[in-house]
Amino acid sequence: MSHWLQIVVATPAHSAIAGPLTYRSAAPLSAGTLVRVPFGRREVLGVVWDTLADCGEMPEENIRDIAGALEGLGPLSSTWRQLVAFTAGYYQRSLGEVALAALPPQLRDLTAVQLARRLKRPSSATGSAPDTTELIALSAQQASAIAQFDAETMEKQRPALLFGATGSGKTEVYLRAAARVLAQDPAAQVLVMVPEINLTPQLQARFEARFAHLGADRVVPMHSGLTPPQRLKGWLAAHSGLARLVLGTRMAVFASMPNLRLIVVDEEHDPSYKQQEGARYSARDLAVYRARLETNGPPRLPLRVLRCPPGGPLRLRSGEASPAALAGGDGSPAATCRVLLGSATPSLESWQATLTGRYQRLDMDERIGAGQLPTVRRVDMNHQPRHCVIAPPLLAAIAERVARGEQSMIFLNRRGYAPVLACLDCDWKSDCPHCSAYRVFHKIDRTLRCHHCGFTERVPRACPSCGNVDIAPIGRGTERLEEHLAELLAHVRRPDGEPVRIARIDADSTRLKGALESQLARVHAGEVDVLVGTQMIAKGHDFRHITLVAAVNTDSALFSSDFRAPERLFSLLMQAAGRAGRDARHSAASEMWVQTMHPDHPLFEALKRHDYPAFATRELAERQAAGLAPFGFSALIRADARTQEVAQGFLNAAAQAAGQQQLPGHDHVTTYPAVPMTIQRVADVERAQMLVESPSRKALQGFLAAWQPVLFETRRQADFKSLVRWAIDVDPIAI
DNA sequence: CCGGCTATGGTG
DNA sequence: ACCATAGCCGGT
Repeated sequence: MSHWLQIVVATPAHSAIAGPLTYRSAAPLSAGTLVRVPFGRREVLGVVWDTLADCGEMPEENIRDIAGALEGLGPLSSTWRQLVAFTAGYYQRSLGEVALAALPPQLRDLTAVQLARRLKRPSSATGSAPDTTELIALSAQQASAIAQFDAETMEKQRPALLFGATGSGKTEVYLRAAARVLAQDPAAQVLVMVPEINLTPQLQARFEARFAHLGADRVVPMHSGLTPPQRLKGWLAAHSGLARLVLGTRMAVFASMPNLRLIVVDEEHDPSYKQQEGARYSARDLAVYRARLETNGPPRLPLRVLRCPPGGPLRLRSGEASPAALAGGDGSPAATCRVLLGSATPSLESWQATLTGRYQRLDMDERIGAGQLPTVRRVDMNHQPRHCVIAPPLLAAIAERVARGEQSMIFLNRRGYAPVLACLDCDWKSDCPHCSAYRVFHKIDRTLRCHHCGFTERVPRACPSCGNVDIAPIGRGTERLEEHLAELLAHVRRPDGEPVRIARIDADSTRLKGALESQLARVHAGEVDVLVGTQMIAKGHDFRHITLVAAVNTDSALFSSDFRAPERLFSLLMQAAGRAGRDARHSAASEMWVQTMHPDHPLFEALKRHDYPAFATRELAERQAAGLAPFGFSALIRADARTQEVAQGFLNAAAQAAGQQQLPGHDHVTTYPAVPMTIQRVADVERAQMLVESPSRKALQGFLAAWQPVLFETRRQADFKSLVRWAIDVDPIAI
């Protein structure tokens, strides 16, 4: 007796195989089973996507037998498969690529024996929930947020947005929400996502301490920083149901969790949730979509993959809906899975959803423990000495803090010593020979380093162009700021009479394993008076003794061509401000300083009042008038080639073909001419992009799906043979 | 005349 | 993606 199976394997996005392949099995296997199948001359991992009644039009002799199923592993759930299928369709990638990328890589090359050994379960210890001495008393706002969240769980199950100021205690709300879910059902599982790997250890420690009574290994991390065996172990624990909590970065949204009942997305506005290669998914949007799937099972429209012609697009029957737009309950399901997004500066997409009532909003505008948000001071750099880096009043304020034994944090989003090195005689600048960018001067090892392609050289003794020995750094990065501050504060003494201690935290100073941890520990232990750093220091860290935060150069983001730049700047400055005054004893006197040539800019007015809603109202009005997200929808098609001409020519030819063929949705979609990317050339590859816009998500989705095979065919034309690659970015976060 | 490189095609 | 095969250069 033969059983016909549709199986997905890891095929790339733009290959001839976009959907599942048909195989035969002697034994019946259910959908979701992990199998090994012969594929060409290789044997690869696959996932049974569907079972078939017959082998269809395909001649039976062309169908091969599966090599075997992975014994002891339960099948991947229907919601997992629906999530993967949705992701592949929405982000215009192949099903196999998304499905296999969502599994731990080690699963691909594990023998049956190795797998069996891994599946031996450790005995599970269970204890009682922690006493209520142990738990800190909730603030009134925390209690209210939890009560509102719980009340909605009984009925509508909309996604919730926890709008909580920095220091308002959002993490405690996540912990309580998770505790509630885990206590109600002994099998329930919770997924918690954070934007960066850096933030996982401290959060993991907190969750492990709170849920220690569940037994060992019930909280598992999931992110790309783990070794392959660690990743496999965590994945298996989540898949088997043994792990009750999965804590991870964006990739964790695909964790196999058979009893998922709550998804928390911390700092939901963070751009790190958008994957920037392969399938360019938004983990936040998929979290919202997944929660809905887990609650209601299949959405209103079934998400089944249609058979498609070779090279054809992967089409979903409900491909018109967005991940987040499909949220919203419509029944009284047996099991619910809520999603809880949290941020002090929500994405405008999520904020808009609370305004229309699609999301539930939970407000916490007060800091816990009577802490106050810092006073914001704008320094008008038009009225400061020319070329000064730190304005005299700011320097005086920092010196004052040092003398009082308090900490200051100076934020500059540019690493290295100086962004460019220039000849004082001729017009030589430290251009990268492989990129359209300057190489950054790193004084620490006397190198010029390209931050785009990595090309590194020793700093030349003299100008390579004219031989002049006077070459000088222009502008400043964190290295130079650190050096500069050391000079400016050389005369300042700490309360113990010792000189000031300055530290720098950025990607360069934390490259070595454990370096970030040890440097953060020094700050926490009070061994640092002034901390200089990039945005790495603005996020998440609970520094207790910082009373002054300063952003020294932020103006470039005010006038960026990227319409999301103000949103990112506002959120970064609010987060940075949130590092100050976290200890209530000092918070009344804590300050956030911003140096700017545009002190009256509305962004800074809103920042001064810590008024995100005012900022959002203004931004949303502008976006609506311009038809931008969240009111309009867009995608970018990127092309890389040896020449701009080929890259742009490919995009324009594909757009022209789309117009001639009257693709579905075309009348409601605007394609703009191809343009070079902001950084036009990286590692000797020329990069171009084309913006595609539509007021209708449905029209855009339909158009992109139909356009895929056209792009595929265009690439095969003789003119575009030298094209390196192309890719579609749906809902891009930077334009 | 073999080896190594790149381009092209197929995988059920 | 991976693998295989075919087609073009260089040492010999």
